[in-house]
Amino acid sequence: MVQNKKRPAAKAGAPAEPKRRGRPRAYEPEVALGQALALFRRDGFAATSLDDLSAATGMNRPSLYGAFGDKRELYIKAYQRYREDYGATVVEIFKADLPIRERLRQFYDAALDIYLLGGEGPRGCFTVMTVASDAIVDPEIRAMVLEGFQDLDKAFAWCFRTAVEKGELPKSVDIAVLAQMASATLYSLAIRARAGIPRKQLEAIVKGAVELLCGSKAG
Amino acid sequence: MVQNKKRPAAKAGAPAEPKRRGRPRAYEPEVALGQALALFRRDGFAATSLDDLSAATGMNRPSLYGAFGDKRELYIKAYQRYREDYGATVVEIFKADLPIRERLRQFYDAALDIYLLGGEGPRGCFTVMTVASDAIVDPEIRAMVLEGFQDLDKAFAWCFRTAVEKGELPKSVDIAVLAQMASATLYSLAIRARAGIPRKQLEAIVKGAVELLCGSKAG
DNA sequence: GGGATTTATTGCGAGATGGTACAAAATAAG
DNA sequence: CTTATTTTGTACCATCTCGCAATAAATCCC
Repeated sequence: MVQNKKRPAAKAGAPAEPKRRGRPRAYEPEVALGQALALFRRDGFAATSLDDLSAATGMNRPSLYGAFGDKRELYIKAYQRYREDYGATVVEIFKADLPIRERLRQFYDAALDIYLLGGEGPRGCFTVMTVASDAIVDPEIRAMVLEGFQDLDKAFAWCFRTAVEKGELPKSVDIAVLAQMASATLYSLAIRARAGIPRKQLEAIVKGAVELLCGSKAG
Repeated sequence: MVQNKKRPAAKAGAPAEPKRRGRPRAYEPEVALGQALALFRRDGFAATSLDDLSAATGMNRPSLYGAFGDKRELYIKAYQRYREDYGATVVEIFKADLPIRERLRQFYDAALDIYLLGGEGPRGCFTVMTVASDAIVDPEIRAMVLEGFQDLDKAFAWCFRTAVEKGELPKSVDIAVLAQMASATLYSLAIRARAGIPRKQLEAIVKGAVELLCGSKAG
């Protein structure tokens, strides 16, 4: 679980740091943040201790503290990282010029990748986890997740609006309702994924949802 | 937060306990369990301490332990209590002979009552909270929530099946898909409620969902 | 090489946490 | 009244928790 300490320069494309002054860091903040995120996604805020985080990142507690602040700040930064990481994937799918059904399918498929993760077990959606935890009493955190909800609704609304404009869907559909239901489908996938329901079944849910949302006519 | 200690006999209808032997209890287990549930619903498993539970129930820790076992067992019992309590409400709505749209509306409305609770703040769905927490790694707990999901899907499927049989919905609808989407709607309500979205907006979601699920023809 | 600067490491401390031992208290049975 | 039984209340333990101070190490600038 410790960071592979590859000192010799990060990426070629990176901003080529202008040489720091003192003792060099033994960790790369971005890597550490990713490892912290993985831990938070598994156990949630309260059940993740600083010792756990320290072990997972390979940083000792004071370094953690110096780099990210206290546990709450680290959680917030990890959440922002989560959004940035997976927001990028989403944007890509939205950029592509796809029929609505295909776009939705790809979107949900990408979401399942995130929710089911690699080997260690399903993790679900970090936003949902945050809402469901005690962290939700924190106004700043609540504001962040509310923004996440709105973004998602807006993204889906955009999907359906362009589909109507392209004539894929009848003008009579209620875009706001479709968007809300598409969001609901995503939450449902997140929850069921984390509960351990296998991918095959989740994909069946996606299929059914897309049919219902777009009408069952075309493939 | 302490129990009102009303010793003189519980309810008239109760099984009239055959006189216990030793020192009488200073608490009523069912009341205490309800208070523990309220606390778990607010903060989740990890963030709820035995001291918190002790304070909320008015029982000291050894009594808590003696009555319900350790924290995990108490959580499980609280979850079962949650299901029993609100399962009853659901059954009632299902027993009534209602048109599908009205049935769904009443169902979601009852759910919102549970998710938004009385004064102190929205609590969401305890099943969703459990899935989103670290408690989900516990096989017994995971099995319980999976059972909850199945029960819900089955209940909704029954709703739509009878609606088709009564001619309220066309025979062409896919009952399984409708049930899954109805469940998804419920999860969405639970999450959004806990995130602090006001009831008006949640009711608008219900309205839209019912329209989409049942077709927008009748009211 | 000699500071200055930044980071790493050790380790502490005050308090919380889950769980339990043990004696005191309150009741029913004999 | 005495004893058996059950629960309460106090106190305790070992461990974990978060955060920080103090010191050691590694690098850059001069």
